[in-house]
Amino acid sequence: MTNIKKVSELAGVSTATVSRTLKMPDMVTARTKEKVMKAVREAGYRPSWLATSVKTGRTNTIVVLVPNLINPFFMRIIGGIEQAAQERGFTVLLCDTQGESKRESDYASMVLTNRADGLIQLDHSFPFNEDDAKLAETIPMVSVCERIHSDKRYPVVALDNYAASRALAHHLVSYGHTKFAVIVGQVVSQIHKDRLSGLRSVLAEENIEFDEDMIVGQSYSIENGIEGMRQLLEKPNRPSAVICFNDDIAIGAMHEIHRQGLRVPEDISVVGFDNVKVSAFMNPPLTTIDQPAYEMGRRGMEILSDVINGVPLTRSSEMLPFQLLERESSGPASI
Amino acid sequence: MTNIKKVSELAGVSTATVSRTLKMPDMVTARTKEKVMKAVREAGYRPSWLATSVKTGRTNTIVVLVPNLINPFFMRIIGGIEQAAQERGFTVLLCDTQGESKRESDYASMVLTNRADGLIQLDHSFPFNEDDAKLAETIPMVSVCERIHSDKRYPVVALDNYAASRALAHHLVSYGHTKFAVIVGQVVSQIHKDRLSGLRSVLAEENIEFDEDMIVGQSYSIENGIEGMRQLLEKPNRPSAVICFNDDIAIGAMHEIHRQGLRVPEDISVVGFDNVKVSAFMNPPLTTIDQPAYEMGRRGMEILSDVINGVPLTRSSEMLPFQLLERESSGPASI
DNA sequence: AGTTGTTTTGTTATCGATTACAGTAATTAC
DNA sequence: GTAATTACTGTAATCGATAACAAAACAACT
Repeated sequence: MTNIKKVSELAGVSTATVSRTLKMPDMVTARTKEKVMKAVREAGYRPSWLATSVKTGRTNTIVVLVPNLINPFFMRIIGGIEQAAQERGFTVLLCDTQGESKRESDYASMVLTNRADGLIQLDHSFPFNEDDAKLAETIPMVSVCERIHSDKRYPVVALDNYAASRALAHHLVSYGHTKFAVIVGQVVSQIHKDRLSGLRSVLAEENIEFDEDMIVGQSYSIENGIEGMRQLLEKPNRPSAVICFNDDIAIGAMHEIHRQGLRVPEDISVVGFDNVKVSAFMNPPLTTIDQPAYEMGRRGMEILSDVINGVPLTRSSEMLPFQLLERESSGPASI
Repeated sequence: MTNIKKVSELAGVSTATVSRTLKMPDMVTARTKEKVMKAVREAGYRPSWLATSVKTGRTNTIVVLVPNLINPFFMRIIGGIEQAAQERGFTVLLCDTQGESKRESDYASMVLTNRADGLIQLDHSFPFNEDDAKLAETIPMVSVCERIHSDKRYPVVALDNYAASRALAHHLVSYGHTKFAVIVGQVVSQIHKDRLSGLRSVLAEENIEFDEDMIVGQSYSIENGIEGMRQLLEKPNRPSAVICFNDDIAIGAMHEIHRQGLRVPEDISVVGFDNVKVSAFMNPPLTTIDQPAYEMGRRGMEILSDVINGVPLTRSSEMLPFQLLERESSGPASI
């Protein structure tokens, strides 16, 4: 290993001078700078990040807890996080939690073991219990994408799911739909509640009855979309419009509709959430809610950086705007 | 900060004893163990990963260079890497290179700055120049998914792209296709060469002429698939079968075919590579080559772990088996 | 009891940097 | 030319752990 001592001997100076040459070049004379840089080059020296971090107490690393690396929606958020992180000199440590709480608390504790300076979580599960809650108070932490149960207080960047859900509902109502169904994702979450109540509020305003039996599903996957659609099509009164709580579910739902020989949107309209890339290129292209994923990630990282640096927060929660993308998977009600 | 010294005072023992209690519990008496653990709990102490790593010289971290986080195929590989990493006590640091060589060498140098113990790259670009090449010799490194130009020698886990391409070609030939086209991805890569020569070898054996003009495209994206297909459909002699060098390209190609009022596979057969999840749920489902992505990641990590631990390698290159998935985007030639 | 051997614990050097403080050289002021 | 600053460099403490070595405690034996 080429360490700072070797370089200092090679250059004929003290280790302090080597460190200063590299970290505060203005403090050394041109002559010593030259000597040191030559020795650095010759030895192929690079300062140990570990040692530097131990001494300075900063890792310039943040941890991001991702429920699922394969979901392109999360990856777009992460794109925004990485961009902002890079601008601020942070490295991003991506942690796939697979939704397992053990993994989550394992990764979260990286902040406590001086492995990272802060934490961004993309789902909402940590902290889980009293112990974790106490930890969470001391950790710089930001939640992106999911609002947290009221009593915790760390910053949140999220979408107005209630309003987005209302927008989708209005869109479908304007096409004359009255027989609605919903295929949901993870049930125990604020997102779930907000979207359902958004839908309910519109239907109530429009005096459209909503059959609670028409809520199916349990996870954000294509398979869940298929299975959910299968259940819906077994019911006596077929829905004319299906709201899927993300695009993967919608893709699965459309696949099952086609498999059973029905057409989208002529027989059934399908809409989703997230606007993942591929949704625009489905057959037919999917009507969906575009979430400003990149921007959410960006803001989340900006806020976290402030928290880490002790900058006081102006507000603890930010709602970003969404956009309804009307494509061809939704159309006039047939019945 | 609660450090080991505070805990040692609280427990009335030396720091060495605290360290031993946590790392080699068999070396201390039940009584001191109890005392120490009580103090640890009271202080909420966790050993600093940084300090431990400085001292031991091991970070138990590996870096993975990913060209594109949004590509689900890479994410499947990473799933395999993470699984194997976890089993061996490694943490995975995912680095999105965006195909930029500066980012790549930045991230690669993390190994040199004691930030990680080894490196897995999913594309093939590092090392780029003489300097990097010298570095690369000293870094534990494995390449997954892309074979490297002959002269570098670090281990590789890859797919037999030549054979896979031949399998696709045979499949299409057996359907009576004679007018072939190809939409390629990144051009300067071994994958590119292997797949093209696989196709050419089959066509030569079958005495089918191949028009070099029918090779279009330049990147692994949906947009490239659309644009490539547009170009192909402008040509006087429309192809009856299009081989896309990944599923994203194929998705774009199918989209463009539909947009122009043609049908898949009745008018044009489309096949892809990778078997990303969504390809099975397209309309029609996509015929593609299933790469054992998860398994490739797994093996790559296993090999890297061996390299890091100084276990001698048995062989430097592994080819994993692929599988041709015949779905509905390919069918009999119409003309 | 005294000697020897085995556990267990404490002392202290170390990992590879950074930085407060001290010391020396260079510059300016009178 | 000497004193007072200023600018640079070196010495040594430090960050938070681990581990080689030394010391102490305990058990087993003659």
